[in-house]
Amino acid sequence: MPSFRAPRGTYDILPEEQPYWMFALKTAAETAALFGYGRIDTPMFEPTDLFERGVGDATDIVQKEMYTFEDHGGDSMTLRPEGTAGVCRAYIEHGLHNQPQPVRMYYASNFFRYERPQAGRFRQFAQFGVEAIGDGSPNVDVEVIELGWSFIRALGITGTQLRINSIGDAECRPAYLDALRAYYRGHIDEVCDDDRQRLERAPLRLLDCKKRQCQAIGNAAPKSTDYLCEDCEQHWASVTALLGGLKETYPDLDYYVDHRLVRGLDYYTRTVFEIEPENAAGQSTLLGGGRYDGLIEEIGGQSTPGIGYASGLDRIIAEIKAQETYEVSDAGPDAVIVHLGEAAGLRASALAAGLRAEGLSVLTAPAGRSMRAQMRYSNSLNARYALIIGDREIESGEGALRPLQSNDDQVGVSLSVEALSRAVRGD
RNA sequence: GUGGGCGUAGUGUAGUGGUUAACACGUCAGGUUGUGGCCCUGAAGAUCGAGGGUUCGAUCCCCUCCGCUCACCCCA
Repeated sequence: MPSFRAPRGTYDILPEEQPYWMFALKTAAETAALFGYGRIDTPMFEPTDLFERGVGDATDIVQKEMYTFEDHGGDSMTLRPEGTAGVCRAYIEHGLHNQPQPVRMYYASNFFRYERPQAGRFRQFAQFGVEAIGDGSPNVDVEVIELGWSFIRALGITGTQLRINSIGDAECRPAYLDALRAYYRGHIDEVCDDDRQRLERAPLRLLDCKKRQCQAIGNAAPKSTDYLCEDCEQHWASVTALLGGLKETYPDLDYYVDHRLVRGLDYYTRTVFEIEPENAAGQSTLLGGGRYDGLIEEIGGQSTPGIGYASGLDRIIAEIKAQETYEVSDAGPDAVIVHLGEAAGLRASALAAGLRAEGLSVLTAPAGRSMRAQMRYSNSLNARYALIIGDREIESGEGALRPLQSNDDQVGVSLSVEALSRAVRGD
């Protein structure tokens, strides 16, 4: 066994895997652009307080999952566990409230959480997320959901389901939490130990407990949507109405109101949603998000509404592979130059440089190997042509250009960049 | 943090309480004179995850640790 391995929960993305990532990233950027979202990059680490206040002290993320360290100046820093807090910090710091609202931004990068890895979960993971900050209207909620849905579709992934809920805001949530606690106290003997612990601290969490005995209790629990205040109620009604309008474009967009959908971050208000494969189990959420109207104020800005989502690229790529929505090209270089002897080696190197400068993908076969070995090498790279140069070709000035993808005969081509470029291009 | 499964060449696997641990793919080299794909031959490549124990002797049995993996918690 090698003495060093990638740290637990991390992995290498080897060259052969990269096409999937490039496809996902390209699709993300294109979809974002379609909706007018501009890319933002924020630091990989931020002051620890930003996450403690933004994400919430009581969340699992803050309590046990952060990569926190003290830097040499004695400040506590944390590798970002999610993207929204950093983007909101940037929004405040750069006075983006002076731009036309809402400000639409997206990011695609790595995040870090110290958790036990399992299928679809890593310590370093990648997310493509979007944030629309500065407009509290339900139209933006639906815009963000549509963006998420169309991203998934643009990747070719089908068979997904949108689940959505409203968890109210600072005004109406306290009453709902009271009702929830009261309800669960009445069933305290029927729920699991974990849930008893959570009752006072994080009552919302009880709802999504997956243990069987808790499921039935959760199903009959008070619904947050029954406790919404006037404003939240109106907002929620508009969101569902607007969602219905998306069906013209996406006939399979059947949103499902899940009263037990809550989310693990404290900053969410009103709309929360998730997209996951229909027949999914375990860590399969492809995309999740919601509104966070109190977050900016919480971290020191003016009261500003916002909404966004994050999609897990590691999971999305796994789904792309599972559904085989993307075929990786096996195309090799345009040509490999097979060269025998020192003079030919010099010529090969110079010609390869010239052809690359012309935009052709050309490499030289490993020096010092037999011709047969170099031909095998060219073939194994799936090159279109082998260009053979030995003493005879140096002397005659004509190299042998041999097609490797067909049984056509090789042809003599003058050893000049112009002639070779033309021949390889097929003109 | 808790529980289950698994740890043999780069990868995927086989195997046995006892001399040189096997096969496939991959890599490299050959199959006469400068030409790939198929085929054939050969070579390199594994302290059988680590440490301890049982035994005359362990890769194989036992214990501990480490790692991978799946699940729980939670989330992307």
